[in-house]
Amino acid sequence: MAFMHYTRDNMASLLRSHDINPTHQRIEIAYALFSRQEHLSADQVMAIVNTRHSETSKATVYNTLKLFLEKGLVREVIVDPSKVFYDPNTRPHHHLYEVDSGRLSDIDAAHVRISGLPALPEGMVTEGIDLIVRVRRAQ
Amino acid sequence: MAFMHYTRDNMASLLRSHDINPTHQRIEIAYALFSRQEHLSADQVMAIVNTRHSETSKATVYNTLKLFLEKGLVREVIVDPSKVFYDPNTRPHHHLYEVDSGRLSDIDAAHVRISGLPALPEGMVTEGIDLIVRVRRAQ
DNA sequence: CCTCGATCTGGACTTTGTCTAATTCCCGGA
DNA sequence: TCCGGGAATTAGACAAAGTCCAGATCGAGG
Ligand SMILES: [Mn+2]
Ligand SMILES: [Mn+2]
Ligand SMILES: [Zn+2]
Ligand SMILES: [Zn+2]
Repeated sequence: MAFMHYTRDNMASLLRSHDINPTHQRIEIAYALFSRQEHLSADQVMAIVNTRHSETSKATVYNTLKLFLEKGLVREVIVDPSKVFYDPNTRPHHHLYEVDSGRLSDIDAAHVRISGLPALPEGMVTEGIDLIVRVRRAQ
Repeated sequence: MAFMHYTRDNMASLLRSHDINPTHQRIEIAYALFSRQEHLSADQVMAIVNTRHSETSKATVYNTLKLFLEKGLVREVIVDPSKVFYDPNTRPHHHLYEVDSGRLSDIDAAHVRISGLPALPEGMVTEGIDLIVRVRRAQ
């Protein structure tokens, strides 16, 4: 389910389509992520959602992001040792990480080919392959 | 500089060869990492170094690991959102991460080929490419 | 043995994330 | 419209990883 425009109304549909009961807080959090299409930390989500006046507690932000993750609505990006980023883009893709600024951007997986990986240990199954290109300003 | 056997004596040489003044604490921390050839968190390093009797403070463990990192003696592996792992293997390699157990093992980069990555943004230079294969027990 | 810069240390502090018990919300039925 | 009750939210205490600092200690070289 992808939208031209992200509205709070179609956030409700999006949540329902992922088997998530749409509440005010969940709609606001989903809207923060999907309308921006950016990688956001829990803190950033909380700041965005509570700009006008405080509406959503820290516990709810964390609980909701975890729920979204379990339901496959967002994915986690682990690239900064101090915080997790949440990613509204769940299509197969990789990441470019600018170490100095902390900026994180997507690399479409369509053209990237990874070959020569060894066979997995017996009884193990791949959950995902994360490729992170760490870059910094030259010199 | 690679050794057949890891002794505290050749840890001192190793440190000097990386422009690090070898002290008791630094030798113990290097020995913990290199004699095991495992990926260890700061907590694990501290526990190993302080088994017999408390010898090294938390501040020194963190400072020393950061120093080793800056001097290129070890590398960081960011794979678990709650802690950083330090890796005595600085040759090009990737990682296999067992999500359930937290076990982390090396994948030699020699046979792995990654192609089709887009050009870097202007004025940026690659610091490294991290490839993490996340696996879990089937079913 | 001294000296003195380098190193180490305890402990306070910060940040990220978790947990819990109490409250609030809200949907469906009467 | 009015409940009842399960689902969701909340404040705030708590935990764990990591940082920081001022004072104590170390040890190489003279
Ligand atoms: Mn966060
Ligand atoms: Mn650690
Ligand atoms: Zn992404
Ligand atoms: Zn490794």
